[in-house]
Amino acid sequence: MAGAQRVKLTDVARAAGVHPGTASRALNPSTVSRVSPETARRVLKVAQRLGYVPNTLARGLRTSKSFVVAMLVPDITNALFPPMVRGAEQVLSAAGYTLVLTDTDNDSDTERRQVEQLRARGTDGFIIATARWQDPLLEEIADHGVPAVLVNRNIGSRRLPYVGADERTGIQLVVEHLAGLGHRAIVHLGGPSDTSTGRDRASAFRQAVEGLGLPTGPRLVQVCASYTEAAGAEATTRMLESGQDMTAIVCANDLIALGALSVLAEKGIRCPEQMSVVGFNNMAMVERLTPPLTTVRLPLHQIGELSARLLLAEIEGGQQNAGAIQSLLGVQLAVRGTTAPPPPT
Amino acid sequence: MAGAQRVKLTDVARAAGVHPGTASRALNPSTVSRVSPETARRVLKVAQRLGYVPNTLARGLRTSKSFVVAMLVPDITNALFPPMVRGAEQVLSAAGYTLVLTDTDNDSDTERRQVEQLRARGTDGFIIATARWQDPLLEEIADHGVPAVLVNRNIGSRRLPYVGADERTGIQLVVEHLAGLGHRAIVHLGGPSDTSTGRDRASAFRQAVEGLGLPTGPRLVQVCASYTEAAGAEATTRMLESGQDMTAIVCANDLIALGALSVLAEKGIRCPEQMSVVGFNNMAMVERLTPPLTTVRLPLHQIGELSARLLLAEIEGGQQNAGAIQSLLGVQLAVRGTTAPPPPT
DNA sequence: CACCCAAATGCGAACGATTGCAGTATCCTC
DNA sequence: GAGGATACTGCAATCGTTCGCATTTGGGTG
Repeated sequence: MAGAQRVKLTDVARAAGVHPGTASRALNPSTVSRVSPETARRVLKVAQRLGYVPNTLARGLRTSKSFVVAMLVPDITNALFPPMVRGAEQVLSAAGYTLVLTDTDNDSDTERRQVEQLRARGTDGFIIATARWQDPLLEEIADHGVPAVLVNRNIGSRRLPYVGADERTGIQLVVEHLAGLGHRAIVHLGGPSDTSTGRDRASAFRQAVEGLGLPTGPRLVQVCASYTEAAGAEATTRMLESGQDMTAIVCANDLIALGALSVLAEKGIRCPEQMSVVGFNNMAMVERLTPPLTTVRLPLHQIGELSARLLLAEIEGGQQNAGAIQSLLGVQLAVRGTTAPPPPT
Repeated sequence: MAGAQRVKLTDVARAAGVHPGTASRALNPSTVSRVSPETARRVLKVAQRLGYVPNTLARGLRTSKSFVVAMLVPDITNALFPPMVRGAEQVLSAAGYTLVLTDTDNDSDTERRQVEQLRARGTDGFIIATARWQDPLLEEIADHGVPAVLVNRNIGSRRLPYVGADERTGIQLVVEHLAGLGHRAIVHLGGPSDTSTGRDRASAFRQAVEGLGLPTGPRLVQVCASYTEAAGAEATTRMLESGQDMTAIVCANDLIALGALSVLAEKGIRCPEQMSVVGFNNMAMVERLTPPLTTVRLPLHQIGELSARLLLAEIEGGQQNAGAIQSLLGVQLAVRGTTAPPPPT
């Protein structure tokens, strides 16, 4: 068993010659004013000396607050998430909260079970990076008024606060960059349509293309089944075989771009001379590829931080998510080696 | 507040017409034998119907078990850790445990504070990836008999169970590979000497070089201040300026290798034609660099899994860490593009 | 039929903190 | 000096479970 026997509140109280209730008040910053300064000092000193650490379980049981926040990610192995996790953790731990990480393995049953478990544990709130466009679990959470903030992916109903990147502008920047290089036949490998990011990026892409007066058509977008290299490769093959005219590929994320690059390499199509490719997310290491990947940099750390801050406000302020704030942080285009003017015709 | 009012044990008991104590026994697999099958069935059914979820806090308070395991990592952003975290999480969540992730930001004060917090929360055990060679915090943990397993990095005193990779063999394989290509002047960029991995790899390197009868000398190893690209670059510069004769660099990890590669590129030394470079860890994406990095593949996921299993055994079996098992998992050499025969003299 | 044993269940005290309420000093004011 | 306001502190209930112990019930045995 952990730690022989820990010193508890009654021990401190006895040693300080006061009632446990008084000791509790003395130790609690928000109630210390209800106890004489002299007593407070004495209790504090004794507590220090005995190395008293309050039992969070007992406290939580009484106050129905656990100072635990859970973060749900589909796959922590995906380089997109660690920076967000880190950002959130820093804010939370500074505020005295503990972060529970849950890897749902992209499986909604697992996810539901985990959330159940966590709620039983009295988790104070959730940061959710696994949202699907329509997600019954999240609707329940919204119904129950459980404090929760979405990151990275949003839900269709917009019923929960959301922190993400300004994706539309990101895509806009990408398309403008390509158009500026002289490209006119630009296509898009879209993310899964059950994710907000997949939908938003595809819609932003269409809008940007139209806005710039570039040629459009039904085959301009191929949707990938998932945000993976394999799905990207598969979609690239489909796109090439469709006969669609193109000199530049805008990918919904970096992994898809990697898939595209490998198919191009296989078919002997040189990048960027014959075909430009752009990613999204600026995953770790993509700047060290040959050629380095042109992509869109997302403020992942900041997204994590902000989501944690919003969640804390919701938990502590107690205001319901009536206002369901949607916040979009700015992105940057990182122009590197996979984009160049189109080949002369 | 979360979830209007949850249904509790007394509600179930009342609805089933039994005493809360009986209901508790009926719901608990290990005590269900102490209740009549008929009652058990009825209680179970009612619980199901009402959607009863036991309050883990209250249970934990009574049983002094929380079903929480914490994992300490120095920096979740480092691609080395997510696979371990994932492996551990899968095992733990299958066993009904929740994983708390703590990013210590490589700071031992933060670490101590976090561990304090977690212990107050009744955390059942720790998986620790942040060990330093001498680490007072870990000695305390060992003293108190808190269930804990070290991963990735070990401590000098060997007082806690450890799960890691067979690093010595890894280094041995690397040196043999290089020697097989014809290299004789092989040097090492070592990891920080306050980490077990830094020490082990350096010592294994010396042993391998001597074992193969290659030339040795005092300047054969340059120690890096940290496992970062910057420190690797710095050590590479030192090594080059020392005038040490060399045709191959064995790096203590991939990040250090990246640093070495960038310095070589800067100085116009071509890799692998003029200088071979080997990394360690097989970080994500290093196989896509140009040239792809030769490195040692660690079974990270397995390490995470095994550490979780050992920890669970310790928690549930209750056997003290007297035996402090040290387990080393096999590694593989991944020969890729950064190693080649030495230039002809 | 008396007796006893075992199985099943009820009872209530923990676990370690927080908190509304009540009680007791202390001090001020007229 | 009496009355009352005020500042501290003690008391005990409470959070939702678990578990040792007492009690009841039913059935088997001599």
